[in-house]
Amino acid sequence: MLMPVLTPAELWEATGRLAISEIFRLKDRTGRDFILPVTHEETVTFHAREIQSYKQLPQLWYHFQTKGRDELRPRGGLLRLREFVMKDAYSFDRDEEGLRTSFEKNREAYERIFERVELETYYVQAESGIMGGKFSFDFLAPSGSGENTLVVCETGDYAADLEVARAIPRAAELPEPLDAPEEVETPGVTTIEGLAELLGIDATATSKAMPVVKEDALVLALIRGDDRLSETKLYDALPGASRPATDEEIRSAFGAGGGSLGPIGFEGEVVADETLREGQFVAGANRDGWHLRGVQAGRDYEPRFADLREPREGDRCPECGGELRFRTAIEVGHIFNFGAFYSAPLGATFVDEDGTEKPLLGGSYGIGPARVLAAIVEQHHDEDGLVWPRSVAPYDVHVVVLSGLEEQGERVAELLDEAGFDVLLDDRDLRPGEKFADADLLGCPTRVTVGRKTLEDGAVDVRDRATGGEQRVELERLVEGVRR
RNA sequence: CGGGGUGUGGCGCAGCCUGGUAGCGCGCUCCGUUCGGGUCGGAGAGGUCCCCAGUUCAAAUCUGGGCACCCCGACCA
Repeated sequence: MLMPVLTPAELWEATGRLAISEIFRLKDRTGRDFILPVTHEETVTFHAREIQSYKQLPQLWYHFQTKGRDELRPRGGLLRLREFVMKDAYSFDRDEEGLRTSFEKNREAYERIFERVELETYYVQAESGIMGGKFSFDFLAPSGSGENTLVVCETGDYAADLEVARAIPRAAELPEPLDAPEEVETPGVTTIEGLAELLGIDATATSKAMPVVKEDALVLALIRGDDRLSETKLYDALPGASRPATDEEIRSAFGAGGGSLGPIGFEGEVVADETLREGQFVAGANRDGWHLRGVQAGRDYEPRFADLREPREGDRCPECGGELRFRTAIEVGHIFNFGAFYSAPLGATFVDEDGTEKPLLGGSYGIGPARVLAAIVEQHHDEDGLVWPRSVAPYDVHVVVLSGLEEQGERVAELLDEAGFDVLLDDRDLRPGEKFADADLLGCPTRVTVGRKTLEDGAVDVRDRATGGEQRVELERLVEGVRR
C-alpha cells in the first residue's frame, strides 16, 4: 500500500512523539498542524482501529515511502538525509506470543535479505530511545563510514552497539586503602590526567562525577576516572533525566566547580558505575582545588549501582573474556517490538475470543534501501570500482564492443538478452581502455568483450569482475559460459 | 549554536604569505595519428578570480563587512 506523507499532528500528539525535535512540522493555510513522519506507526495504528476481532489477526502491512526528518545537520552522502525512502512493515497481533512470532518472521526475512545481497550484518540490541516499547534490535553493517560503532568480540560470540554494549574493563590499579577519606590539595587540577599525575597514581584509581538534572533535582553520576560516561546508559538508569547540570546549578548544589565534584557531602541521589563497587578511589572534595583520597562506596557514601561506562576498545567480552574490537557501521535496519505503545493512546483495540476488549500489540520493521546500497558499496569494491553482488547488480552482463564491431556486439547482446540476462551494451566510440575502465567502475558481475581477434575464432572473452579471471568462450556456448 | 576550512575557465586545483600581463591537469573544438586496459603530436576556444566597500599608482593577493558551500562537534527512532 502507499501511505500518506502529510500527517495530522494530532496523531503524534496522542502518542507523545510530537515532542521529538527532528520531526518536520508544517501548517496548512488555515493554521492546522501537520507533520512529515519519520516512520508510520501512528498512521498504521490509526487505520488499525478498523480491526474489530481477533479473527482478523494477525496483520502485516508494509510500504515503501518517503520519510522526512528535520536533521540538525544532514551529512554522510546517502546516510543521513532530510528525506529518504524507507521500506517499513507493521505487524498487529492479539497477544505477546503472536507478536513474538511476527517479530521473528520479520527478523528472519531481513536476515535473508541481507544474506541475498551479500551484506555482512550484525543483529544487535539497540537503544529504543523515545520510540517506546520493550526492545528493539538493529542490523548493523560494518563499513568504512557510518555513524554507529559496533562492538564485536574477537571470538565472534558477542556483538552490540557501543551505546548499549556491556564490557569488562581492565582492573584498577589501586594504592593502599585508607581507614577514612583524606583531603588532599590539588590546586588548579581539573582533569583526570592532571589529578593522576599530581598524586602519582593510575587514572583507574580515580573517579569522576557528572551532575545531571532529573525532574528539577540534581543527580550525581559517578564513573571511574579512565572511563567515559555513556549517556544512553545514564538515561536508561535514570528515567526522566534530561540534561547535564549548568555551571550555576553545580555551584549552588556542591559549592564547588566542575573539576572538584564528588559524592561525599552531596545531598541528592548518587548513581555509581559498577567499577566503583569495590575499592577506594580519589574523588572530588566539593571544594575547589581539593580532592579526597580513599573514598569507598558503601562506607563513605551510599550509591545506587548501574552500568554507566562506555566500553573501550580492548575491554573484555562479557560472554567469553575475549578482546573486544570496534568497527564503524551503518544501521541498515531497525526492528521494534512496541506492544501497545501506539495502540493504547490511539484506541486501536479488538475484541478477543473471551469477549474482552484488548489493545493490538504491534511491531515495526524498517529497512533503508539507500543505506543498504551504501553499505553494499562499502563492502563490495576494489581500487577499480564497484563489484556488485549478483542479486543487486544493475545488469548481469556488461558487453563491451570494440569500435567497428557494433553489429556483432549487438547480436551478442541480443543472444544474452534472450537467455534472460539483464544486459548493458557499451557501443560508444571510445578506446578499449576507457571502456574497460568504465566497466570495472560500474562493476557488473560479468563482462563480455567483443573484439576482432576473438571474433575471427567465433568467440568472445568472458571476464568475472570479482576475480578478474577471463575465459575465451565460443559464441555457440556463450549463454552457458556466462551462466557458469 | 560552537570550532575549522573553502570560494580562481565546464570539472579538479595552484597562485594569495612577500600587490605588478591569471596558470596547471582533465574536459571541449579543429587537423593528423593511434585502436584489446584511460594513444601521441599540433593548433585553438574559454575566466565578473563569490559579492560589496576600503587601502594603493596598481588588488585574485592587503583590510573591513556580507553571502554561499564543506568538514568537525552538540543532536540523532
